[in-house]
Amino acid sequence: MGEFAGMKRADFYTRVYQIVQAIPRGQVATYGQIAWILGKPQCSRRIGQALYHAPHEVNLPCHRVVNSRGRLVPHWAEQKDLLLREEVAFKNNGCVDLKKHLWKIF
DNA sequence: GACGTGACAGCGC
DNA sequence: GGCGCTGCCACGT
Repeated sequence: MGEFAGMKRADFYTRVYQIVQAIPRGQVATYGQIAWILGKPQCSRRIGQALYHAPHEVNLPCHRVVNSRGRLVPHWAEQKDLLLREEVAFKNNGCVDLKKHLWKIF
């Protein structure tokens, strides 16, 4: 079974999903933020992989996850519509306005 | 098991 | 975070 840092892959994925579920409507979180909450700030790239493999049943608000510069997921045009529906503001370059919508956990 | 890949971050400019 | 480069680390081949 694949493991890293003592955490099984399935557990890692589950924890990622739980955190994403907690992102409030109208706000966005970065991959680095989620990785930091998990106690593994170096594993931001694993977050994207976990979301990519997320089962449809869990119904995650994964459109609220963006990269550190506010960029959206490549090849997923629908993401912007979902965010616009939550009144999330975008900049001229197509990036989310993190100043207004970044999830403030503390 | 080496090698390329990727829904990334941080740092420098 | 505007852009480019390097470091990361699990995955599939």
